[in-house]
Amino acid sequence: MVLTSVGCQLQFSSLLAKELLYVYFFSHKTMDKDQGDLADIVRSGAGGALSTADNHNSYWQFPLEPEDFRSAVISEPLENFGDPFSAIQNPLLHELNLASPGYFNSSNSCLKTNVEDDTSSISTASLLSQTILEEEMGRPCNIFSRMLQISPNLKIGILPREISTTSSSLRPLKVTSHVDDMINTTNSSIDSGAAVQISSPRNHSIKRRKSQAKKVVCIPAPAAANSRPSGEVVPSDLWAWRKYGQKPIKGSPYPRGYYRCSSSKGCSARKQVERSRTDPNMLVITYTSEHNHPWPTQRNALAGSTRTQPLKSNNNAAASKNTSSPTSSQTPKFTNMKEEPNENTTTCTIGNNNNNTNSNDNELITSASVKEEIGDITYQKTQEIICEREFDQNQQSFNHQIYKPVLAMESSNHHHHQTDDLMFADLGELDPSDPLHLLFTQGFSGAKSEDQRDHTQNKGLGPFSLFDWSPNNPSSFGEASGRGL
DNA sequence: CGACTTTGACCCGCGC
DNA sequence: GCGCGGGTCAAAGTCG
Ligand SMILES: [Zn+2]
Repeated sequence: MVLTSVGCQLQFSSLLAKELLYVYFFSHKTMDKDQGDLADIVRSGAGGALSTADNHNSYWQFPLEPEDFRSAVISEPLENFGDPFSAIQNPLLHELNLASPGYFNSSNSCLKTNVEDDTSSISTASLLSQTILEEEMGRPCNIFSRMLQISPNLKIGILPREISTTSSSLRPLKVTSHVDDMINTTNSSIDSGAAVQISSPRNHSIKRRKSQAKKVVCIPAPAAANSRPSGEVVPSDLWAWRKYGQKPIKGSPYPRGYYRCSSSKGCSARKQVERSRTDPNMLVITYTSEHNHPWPTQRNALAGSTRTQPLKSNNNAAASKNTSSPTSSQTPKFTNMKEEPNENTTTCTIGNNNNNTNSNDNELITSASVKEEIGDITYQKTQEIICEREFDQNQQSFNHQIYKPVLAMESSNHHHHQTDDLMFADLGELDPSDPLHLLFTQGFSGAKSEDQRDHTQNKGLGPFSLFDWSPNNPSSFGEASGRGL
């Protein structure tokens, strides 16, 4: 286990960024049958700036905090881990500066640490641990894990087998099925017994809708600054997403966009993007199901993203979200993750105080909060990280990790009311431009993500670079227009 | 032509 | 059983 993780880390290490955050994410499934909990880990790298790998220190890890998480995690049925779904875990990667490939490098320390600590407890939230776990489990489940394993350079080299396995095996619809009902849902009609039902077009497994395990990631809406003129914000992850619906949601002024993985038809991965009611600045991305396939090829990824907005001529019209273009443009400021209340959920929020820090490099402050709600329990962790390029060093704020009962969101919120609000006000848009910051983890299952990211600049980046927010991607999302139904 | 977005309708789960 | 709200489908339109 450890070894693997370590290996990965090492690889990443080169990339690394000071500010990597690992957030654990727990997703929980309330499925009837399967209760799955997922531990997700999110990484946010804040300072990508550090191009050098030197700084691994910057990152902090939640896992460090052992008890709470563990308890929480553990408290839940470990069973879940086994779930394929768990595989979904995705780390959020934040990259402050994509330019520098160093997201991961910090990982060495972190990961190891985590690993070690966690080792004892599976639940630990560290990615590694998960990864490891998964591996142990023998399941190809997590894409993410794969990712980890895959190093930019070594990707394949390291765990060729997993990758191959995964990819091949996953693709088949059936595979998905094992993932969970969730997945089946989507595909179900096709594969599973559902076939019969197929007759009805929409039978899908909607039933489970609610039950489905979901991962919620809150991302600070990108700073307006970064955002495009149109104000769109689109967090892009490596995956290619196709928007298949948008609806207004009652509680919030902002509409929710529904996206489906366009990379593979069989892929049941879906995501919902909406602005947080609480903070318009925050985007809440909910991932459902996991990808069955490896990362989309550039083409695929580009496919969606490439498009410029529909233009309807109006910029406003849409907010677009993109999905897949990996651009590493800037630095992600923060990331928040949340999970839905219904179920046990875990929320991780990472925020950075600076709106625009863009780049910055000089100081990046990132605060991350993780909120875990499990059953009754809710934990939040807030961490602040300050990265200074110059410094970077070890000191990094990791040490500062703090758990707070406070809502993560709040903390993150501070930052930008200003512009962002405005933007969102319109309808929330996801900023495409900002992409920088956002990221989350969805399951990046595809082990092969190499190319995609390429687009970004960093070819060197490992799979982690998954998240790219490229400003380029336009997708519209956000309109609150009420049309929904 | 292919891929994506938009958008109304349909379906489902849930609460009353 | 009904209505509400949410999630998905699929046709139409757009864009590269
Ligand atoms: Zn997919």
